[in-house]
Amino acid sequence: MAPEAAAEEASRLPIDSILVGDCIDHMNALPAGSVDLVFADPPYNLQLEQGLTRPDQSKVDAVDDEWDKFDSFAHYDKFTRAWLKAARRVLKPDGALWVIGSYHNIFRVGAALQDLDYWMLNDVIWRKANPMPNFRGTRFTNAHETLIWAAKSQKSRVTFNYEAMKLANDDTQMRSDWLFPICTGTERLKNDDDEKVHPTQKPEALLFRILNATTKPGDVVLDPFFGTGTTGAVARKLGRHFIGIEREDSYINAALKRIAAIRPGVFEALQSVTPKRKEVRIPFGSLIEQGLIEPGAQLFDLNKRYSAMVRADGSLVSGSHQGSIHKVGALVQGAEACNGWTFWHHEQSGRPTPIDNLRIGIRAKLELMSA
Amino acid sequence: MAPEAAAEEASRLPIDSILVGDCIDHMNALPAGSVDLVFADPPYNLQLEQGLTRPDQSKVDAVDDEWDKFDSFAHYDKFTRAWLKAARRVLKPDGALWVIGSYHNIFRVGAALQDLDYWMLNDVIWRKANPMPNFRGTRFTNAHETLIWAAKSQKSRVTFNYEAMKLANDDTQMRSDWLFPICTGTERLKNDDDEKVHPTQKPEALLFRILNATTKPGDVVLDPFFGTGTTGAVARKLGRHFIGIEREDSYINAALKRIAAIRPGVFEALQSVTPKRKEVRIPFGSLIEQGLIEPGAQLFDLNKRYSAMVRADGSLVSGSHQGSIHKVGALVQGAEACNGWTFWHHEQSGRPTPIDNLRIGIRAKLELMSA
DNA sequence: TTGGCAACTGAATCGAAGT
DNA sequence: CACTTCGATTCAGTTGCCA
Repeated sequence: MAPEAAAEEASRLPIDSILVGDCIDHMNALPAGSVDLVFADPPYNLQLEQGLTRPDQSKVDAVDDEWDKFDSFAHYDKFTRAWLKAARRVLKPDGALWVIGSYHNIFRVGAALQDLDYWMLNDVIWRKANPMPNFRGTRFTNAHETLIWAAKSQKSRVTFNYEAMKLANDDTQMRSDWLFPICTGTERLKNDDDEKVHPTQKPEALLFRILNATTKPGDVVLDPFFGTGTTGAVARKLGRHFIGIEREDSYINAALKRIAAIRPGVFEALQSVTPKRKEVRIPFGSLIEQGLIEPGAQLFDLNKRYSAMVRADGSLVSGSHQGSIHKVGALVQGAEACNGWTFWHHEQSGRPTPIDNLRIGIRAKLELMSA
Repeated sequence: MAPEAAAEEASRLPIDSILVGDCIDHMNALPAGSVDLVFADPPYNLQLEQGLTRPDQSKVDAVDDEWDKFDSFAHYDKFTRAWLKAARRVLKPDGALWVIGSYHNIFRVGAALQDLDYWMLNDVIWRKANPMPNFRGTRFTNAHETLIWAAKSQKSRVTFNYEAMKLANDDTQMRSDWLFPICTGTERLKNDDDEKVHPTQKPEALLFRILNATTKPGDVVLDPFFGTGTTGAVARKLGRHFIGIEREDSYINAALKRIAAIRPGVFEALQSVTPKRKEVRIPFGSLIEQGLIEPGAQLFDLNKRYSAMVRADGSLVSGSHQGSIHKVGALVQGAEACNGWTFWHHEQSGRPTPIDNLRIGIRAKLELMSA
């Protein structure tokens, strides 16, 4: 999309604000295909029948809010499918959605997602460093919650900042199980009576990872169950836009105050690690143009089982096979595909060296020149 | 159930054997309410559309067996509900079920469970120490699988060896996230051509924890998707009985060979830590009868905020309150309930000591006498 | 200021047996 | 079935008070 078109579209959206009322109504009033990401923390439908006391006889302050009450699974399913459908309409074609839940509701949400033609990408486990124990000793400590990351459709090419996640995880791929503490301490919003404003406020670290992993700076993130605005707060810190929808005044007031106090992130600090596929494309032919490889040079694989000759136009020849470095690499092996850059080697300082090293050298030079 | 009745019932069951054929048919032929636990590792309905290749172009040996193919979610749901329903009929009233799955199928299985009036107890995450990386770099490494532990009904009083789990976890409650390596090495069954016999063989450690946590020695465990018999192998090691159902001859042959090679566990080694609630009941009055506490003695709480006098009949008096140690403990605190054994203390060697220590001493003596 | 201790808290489908 | 009685059961972390 051209920058002007993007700016115009954003102007039609209630960017960086909270819509007051029912999330389904509000989503249906937004323009279709206008949002990059949805993050949703819907009611979990906990079916708590009696109070719970700790071993010292004190009472557990449970979630007993009206918004978490549903008559039956059928009612909960109906509600779930309605908001998921509305969210899907608002999403851009390459948009994606995150939902969080517990075993009470997440299986129903997941099945509904699939039925509505969302395409599941991962389920992710939030492992709680400090969960509430099981006081009665009757089950395993409920020490995690489940998130689902799903694309709008199977065809969606969603944003995934793979390199940034890998970097954040000590240079190994980010896994599907994440460890975070629950939201406590100064981060937990309290009212004037020192009571928690929201019973289930999520930690910012969780949203931080989600937005860092699956949005770009400037993206629009919609949260239909905004609560006290963790999504909005993190979006602002990370230079993303948010749209919040919330019914309860007490939550909205807390969220507005919270978000207003945040200094938005500095643009330079928000750039992700450059994904490899966004790096400048260096065609094999340019290596010849620049005299790094001479026409007629012999290339071979690491084990010297196969060899090929370089032609002036950047093509390779090996026996009866000819074509690009990738195609000929595949043909000589009888493989379906081949990365010619890492497969083919040339002699350099007496050692077989992948031709990709030449490409890496050119990229480094280009960066120096543009800096 | 009386031992003879249990023995007779077991004789009607195809104990410690593998039934060949469709699991739904076989389950429907078993007597209703006859099985203590079901463990199920159903087809995951993986939606792999094309072969997956590693960066070096080698092919990933993925699950592409016929038994994992379903035309649509509707077909998969129908199949799921059918076997879950059949399993529920076979379960004893206090029986429970475990299912394992991935994000492809577990949400459908979980929703079906709830619709069929199973009662969910925990979802448990198997975190894989060594998962397969995401070769394409397009998602988070899929590093876990999800298990659901559910009772036959909300009323079921299922087996949970809380103390054994706590012991196994360095004396803190076992959490809902479990870390195990995937099944590799000598544990992984290979055929004569050194190919893996089953594409998704589960590690024995996983079943070990499940059976240790939620069955008693002698219990009958049914596995409707027996595969190469991990459930049977572990059941035999732990002195539990198994019933396996499987269609594929190659799996059955491997399972039979595997299980035959196992020496069943020794009975003494299989006993779990004794849960406190199964210990001999010692009434408070017996402490007075045995002269460990004299009538007229003063008891007090740890902080000496409350005190009470012991009467000869085993009742306590504190101001206008009188009754059992539990009742008076609750009344003086204004609490709804109180464990008098740990609340009330007496002076012993100049220190406030809970009266529960006296009970512990009596229990120890009784054990010595009966040994 | 710091250290030690007591008090408090978090999305929880949280008991079993007898009358 | 409802109701009563007996009595079993908590982890990691934060806050606040007091020495």
